[in-house]
Amino acid sequence: MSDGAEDIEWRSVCPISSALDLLGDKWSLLVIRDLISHGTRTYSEFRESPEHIATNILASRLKLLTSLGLIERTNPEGAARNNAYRLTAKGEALRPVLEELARWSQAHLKELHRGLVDIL
Amino acid sequence: MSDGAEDIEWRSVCPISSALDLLGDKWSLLVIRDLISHGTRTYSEFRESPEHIATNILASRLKLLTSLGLIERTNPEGAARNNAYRLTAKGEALRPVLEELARWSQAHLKELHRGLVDIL
DNA sequence: CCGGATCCTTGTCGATACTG
DNA sequence: CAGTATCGACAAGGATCCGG
Repeated sequence: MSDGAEDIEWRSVCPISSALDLLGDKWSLLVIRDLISHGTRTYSEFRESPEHIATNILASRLKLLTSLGLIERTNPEGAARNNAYRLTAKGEALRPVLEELARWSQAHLKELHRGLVDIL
Repeated sequence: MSDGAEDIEWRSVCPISSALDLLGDKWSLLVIRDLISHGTRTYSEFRESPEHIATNILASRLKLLTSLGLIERTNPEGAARNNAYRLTAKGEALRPVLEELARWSQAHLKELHRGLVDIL
């Protein structure tokens, strides 16, 4: 229960720590990534991503990211069925973070993880 | 047991997902942050950071980051007492990621988290 | 004292089954 | 197809203990 933005507990006033209070888990940024590379994405399209997120986690993250104002539904008034999500400006602004993260992986993770692929 | 780099499970070949497989938690990047802003840091100095990491989590992260080659002890052969940690080149390379993350927080998190402070 | 290790409780993750 | 409900496994967090 409670996947809203209201009851976030900030560990400190540090911007990095605060960003991690919101996005410091293994899934939130992958949802953002999918929206950056595809523009929009429906519930089942998220599930088809190669990391195979569990349905409860996906629902929980979509709810949280929506309440944070990072993503929104393309048709807010419409039915749930086939209703896609997309990034808001605030969510889109995370693009440089993901780009730097991908750049770092490609520069320093190849030896640890053979098969790592090039993107962006 | 097992805070080593050997048994990491990669969810996919995506660089972003792979980076999050290593660093996608609430604490690892804060350890990196402390080393970026202070150069070196001892065990108890890490504990004095405002987020107050628990000792078992700190020890576990230091072990993992060391085995990943992101950090190292300043005096590898010396005693544990007052032996500090510092970043390797691979860890230092994460600086742009943290900078972008801080930039994003300062641009988009002020309304959610009053008291957020400016750094970097 | 300092750098951890251990114990124990609580919370979150994640797989799967299920519902509107 | 878009989510919820349930339950077991595991990680986080706090307290305390131990070795040098």
